[in-house]
Amino acid sequence: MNISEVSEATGLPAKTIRYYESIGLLEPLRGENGYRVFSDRDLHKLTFLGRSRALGFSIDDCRTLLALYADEDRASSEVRTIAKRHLAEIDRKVADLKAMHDTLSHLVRTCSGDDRPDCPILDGLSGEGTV
Amino acid sequence: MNISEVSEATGLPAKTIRYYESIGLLEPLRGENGYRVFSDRDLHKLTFLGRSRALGFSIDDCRTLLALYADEDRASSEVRTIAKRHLAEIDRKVADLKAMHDTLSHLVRTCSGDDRPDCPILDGLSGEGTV
DNA sequence: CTTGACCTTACAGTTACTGGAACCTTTATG
DNA sequence: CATAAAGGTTCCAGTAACTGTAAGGTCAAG
Repeated sequence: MNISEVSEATGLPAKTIRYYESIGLLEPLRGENGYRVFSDRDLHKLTFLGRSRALGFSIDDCRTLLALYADEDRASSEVRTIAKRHLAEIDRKVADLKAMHDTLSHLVRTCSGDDRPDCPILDGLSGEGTV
Repeated sequence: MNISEVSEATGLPAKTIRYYESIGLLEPLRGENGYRVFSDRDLHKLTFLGRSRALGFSIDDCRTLLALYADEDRASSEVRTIAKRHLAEIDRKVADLKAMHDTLSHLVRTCSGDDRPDCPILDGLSGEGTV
């Protein structure tokens, strides 16, 4: 398989696949012409990476998870620890975004949004009143 | 006021304040010694920036909002449009994170997390089964 | 007079790609 | 067979919004 087929199969842009190789996440063979030749194992790795990234794991976490995936003697607790840490981070982000949402939607609701200049949103941002 | 006082007053790191100047968000005067001298207006701007950034507005949005803030003839609808667009983005992010959360917490729940190697989390990431 | 706190600039690094230029190889077409 | 399009390669630069660090100037206290 060459890169465009793998890109198709995994949904990852070719550019991203090259990038993943450049940072050592996989090491596809090369054909005589210099083209990358992807094995099933490479494909599998890229699928794994695509899913992990879609769940928001960092590249660094992905690297660790891939290593654990390859390690037949791993303890599932290691994986679970990483996943739980990431889950906590997701929860924190959701909480942050919800706080932003609440403040901002309140401001948006109180702003008339017409052609007049008075604007509770700007007032809120400038530090006046209760935000 | 010099930079550490402003940093204290706004909660923004001095480094960030310098960065904001470097990208043209404010232009504090300079004393004879070359030190930045911040006016009340600078302080106000930085407060505005701090709050806008805390609500997740991009620097580019902040630039526009600052300009609207300074414009006495603005229409509040302009501000409201930016805020609503940002609100939609926040909603989208929350939805993404919630989807990640649900998938991942399901995987974490089904993983025993002991010293054995079998791990539903890795199975899920590798593409097996229903995730 | 020196020490330490505070200020300055400038450059590099962060995350995870993405865009683009310049160039080579393979494949399809007239 | 010539050529052009499609797909491959590398390398460099840019993105967002800072943050870290080095090297050095300034100021107040003892």
